[in-house]
Amino acid sequence: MQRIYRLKSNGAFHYIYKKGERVKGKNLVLYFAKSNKGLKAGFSVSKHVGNSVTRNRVKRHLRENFRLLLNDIDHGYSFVVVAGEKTADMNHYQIGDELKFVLKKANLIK
RNA sequence: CAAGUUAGCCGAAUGGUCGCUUCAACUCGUUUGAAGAGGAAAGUCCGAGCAUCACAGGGCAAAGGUGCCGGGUAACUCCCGGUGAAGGCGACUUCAAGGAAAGUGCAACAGAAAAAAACCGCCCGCAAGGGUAAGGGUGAAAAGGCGAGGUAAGAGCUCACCGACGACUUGGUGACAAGAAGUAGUGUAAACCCCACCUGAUGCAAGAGAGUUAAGGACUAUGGGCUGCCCGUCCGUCCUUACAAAUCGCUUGAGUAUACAGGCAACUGUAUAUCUAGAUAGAUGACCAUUCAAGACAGAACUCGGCUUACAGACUAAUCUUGCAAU
RNA sequence: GGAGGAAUAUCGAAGUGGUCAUAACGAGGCGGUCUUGAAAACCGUUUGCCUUCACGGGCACGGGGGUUCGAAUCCCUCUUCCUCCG
Repeated sequence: MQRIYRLKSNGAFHYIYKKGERVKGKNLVLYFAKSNKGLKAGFSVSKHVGNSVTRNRVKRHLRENFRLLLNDIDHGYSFVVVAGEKTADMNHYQIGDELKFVLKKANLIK
């Protein structure tokens, strides 16, 4: 996933948490809000998920899955994906299915 | 062969497709090529570099740290080699290991008594009183131990043997060891302390950019500094916000590898070769195939040297140790 | 990434080398007085884990070592939690 698609500042995260809408999945929570700068996405994995190795692995799975879906997603929005504790034990495909489910529920995917 | 001891080393491998970060190249394309986490990257427990703080400059103090000896190192509370003590049959391991005769404090309960001790006992004496640490329960600890002499009763009071300290002599750079005149009121300094040595503060969220900037607020010369006082020196000072989440600091360094030389070793010197992550919501992933012993602990964030803690397993070395068997 | 602090009954907290921590004190639980009933007030009692029929005994101050005759307290180390620095 290239750099232009990344959500960067702490302020942007807080804006989406406060103003955006929320969709819950089993282990993921998706926040999204309308964006005028094109598609941006951020991933949040808290300390409760595990140590730094586990957290990095979960983030990589999320980024890779998001990249594969990039062409099907509505580019008018910013996203924040928050991982739940059980994502530590999930493999690549399980996380991918979960991400698709959440995006469909939000009606932002073709 | 079994059980150990010490030291070192590695910590999945190979290929394919898609993708990420940095750098280089040109035909500038969303091409091609190269490189891309650790032994602990961790804890942040020490020591430095580097940066800023008014030239962070001198003296005295306070506070903190270290504590057998010699060496190594940029430096260290680290490392190496010794000494002593404790543990182990042994190879070997562990140790904040100076001073209690500079002074002060503490030693609960029990006990006559917890430091220069007479309650009971023993002895002298009519008694008053005196002598006495052999015996007595307690306690973590009771005034060196045991035997003989000696005595009114006793006692290192004397003697032999053993233990502690030890002027001096010898050996050693030294800690110390061996011998030894002689000495005799316990423990505690990770209690205060004494002695010797060391330490300015803050940390890359430092700081540069960055200024005689702009705006707002507070305190004022009887003022103000990143411990206190004195001296010296300097200045109005402090806080918040904006330019300003850009860019730099940011990786060539006490660097890495090999060889030779010196040294018991830690380590040092010389020569040659080599460049090996630099991100900034934070780069190593996903899928497929093959192999084996079926993959532990775990993710760089300014950089080094240590310490400590976590760790599946694999391998190597030793004229190493113990036991058994054989020769 | 860096700097600092805390951990003691169910909860909040005192204790900073010594008579079992009387785990003080407060809140809570249980029982009683009062009331038609309750609240409040007052009085008493209980307070972790293991073992025992019981009496009683042992272990416990976040975990593990060390110093000391003796540690919640002093020293080292690990764990968890909290705060601050843009």
